[in-house]
Amino acid sequence: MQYLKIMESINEQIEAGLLTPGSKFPAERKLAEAFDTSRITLREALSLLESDGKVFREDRRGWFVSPSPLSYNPTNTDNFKTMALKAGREPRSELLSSQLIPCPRNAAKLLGVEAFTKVFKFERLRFLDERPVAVTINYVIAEYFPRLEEKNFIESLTHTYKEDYKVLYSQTRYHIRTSSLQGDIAQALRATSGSPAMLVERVNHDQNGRLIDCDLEYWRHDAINIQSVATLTQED
Amino acid sequence: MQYLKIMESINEQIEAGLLTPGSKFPAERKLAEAFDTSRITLREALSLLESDGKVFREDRRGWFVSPSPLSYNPTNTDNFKTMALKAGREPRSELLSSQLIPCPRNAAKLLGVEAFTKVFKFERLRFLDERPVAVTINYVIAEYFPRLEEKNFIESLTHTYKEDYKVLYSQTRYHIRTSSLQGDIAQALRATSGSPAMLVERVNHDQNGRLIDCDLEYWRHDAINIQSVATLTQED
DNA sequence: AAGTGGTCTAGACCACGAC
DNA sequence: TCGTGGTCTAGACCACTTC
Repeated sequence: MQYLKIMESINEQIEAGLLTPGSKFPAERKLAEAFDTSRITLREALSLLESDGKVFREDRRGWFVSPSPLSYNPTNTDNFKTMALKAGREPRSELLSSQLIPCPRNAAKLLGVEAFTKVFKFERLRFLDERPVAVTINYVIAEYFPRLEEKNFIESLTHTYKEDYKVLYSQTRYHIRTSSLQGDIAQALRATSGSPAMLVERVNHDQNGRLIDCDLEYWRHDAINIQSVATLTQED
Repeated sequence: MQYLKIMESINEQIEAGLLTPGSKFPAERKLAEAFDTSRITLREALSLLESDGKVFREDRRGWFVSPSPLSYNPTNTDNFKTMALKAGREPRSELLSSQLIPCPRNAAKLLGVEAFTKVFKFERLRFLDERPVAVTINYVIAEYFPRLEEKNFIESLTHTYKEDYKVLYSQTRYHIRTSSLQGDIAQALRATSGSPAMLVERVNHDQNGRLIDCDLEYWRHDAINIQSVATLTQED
């Protein structure tokens, strides 16, 4: 169980502040030598620290110290930018794709619509302090938002809803589970295929109770933590 | 990238229902031979399926197909037993430890009390269909619940609160993040040290707004998914 | 007692990122 | 182009589970 000692040793250095968040580790071969072990054992140690959210990897780029996670409150309408700014982080978003398409099966299931319904699908890549942390995919029921494709919603969809359509989110059904990053999503996040992820699915209703959109958010699992306050319902 | 093909192949078999939830895989050496690969590569494939929550491991016992996760709603007061029964699962709980102690630092921080305050700490192991899925650690402010140690709260603390003390949960502050299993907790869950986990922290208030307890729940990450509905607060 | 998973070694080649 | 991480091989020993 060398790898446990290596883990602890690296962990101590992180917690002592010797390794700053976001900084890169030395090459695997050098670290392995420093700990007098094989590369495989070293990678085992780093992988466990990755599971724990203490370090992360960028595909073929190396290992880095994880910055502190962003607190995410699924029960408020703060958009990504607002959330990040409140936490003193630097947000940025990129539009990856945007199309008007017949609703794919998985989204149709969430939206409770038939498979032919037209939806806007758009994917955005979210950065925190220039680190890519999430890919968000939105499906918006097209008939409720004419000409949505002409708007500038890259930063905030909620803002466009409110200003241009007088629509406010009022209720959301959310669903959070662990998952893993694959294919294009992994690539966009500069992650290795199979990296652990947090998947947040939301289905949103407007102020009239109408179901208007849903979104799938794939987060690097160390970049987010869910935090909220709930008033409890007593059931008997 | 053999391991991707192996992953897909195993995945297909799971989704086709050829491998039933909870069933054990053949020995690693046999699987490796079947896929004409080395044990290390096979383990790589299984580890990624583990990250994704499709399979799980019991320490030195082998690999198993993950049963479907339990939906966990942090905004209702359903206890573990009720939650499980509603989902058609078979719950069981074991008391691991129970003591009256001065509040340890981490709990004191959550409870907002001084370090000397007396608390009941108790740890329970939760099973679903005889699979150990979570270790829950509760810290209860002792002065509010005299003789709590004499009660039978193994199944449900909420029930004891209500029946014996006329106390109801009314508000909870929750915090969910990925983590990893270590030491005793890993052992209790029959998991390897470093296995991925979901950590749910809750701080609970009673009907008078009084902070009464907190709990830390370490879940095998494939055994749980968070699901809830929220009425949104508009902030401007 | 046999078989299994956990851990580890000492290499290797390739494709990609960084320069 | 050079070094790096991603991937893979072909073993080995031990402690533990299972029979």
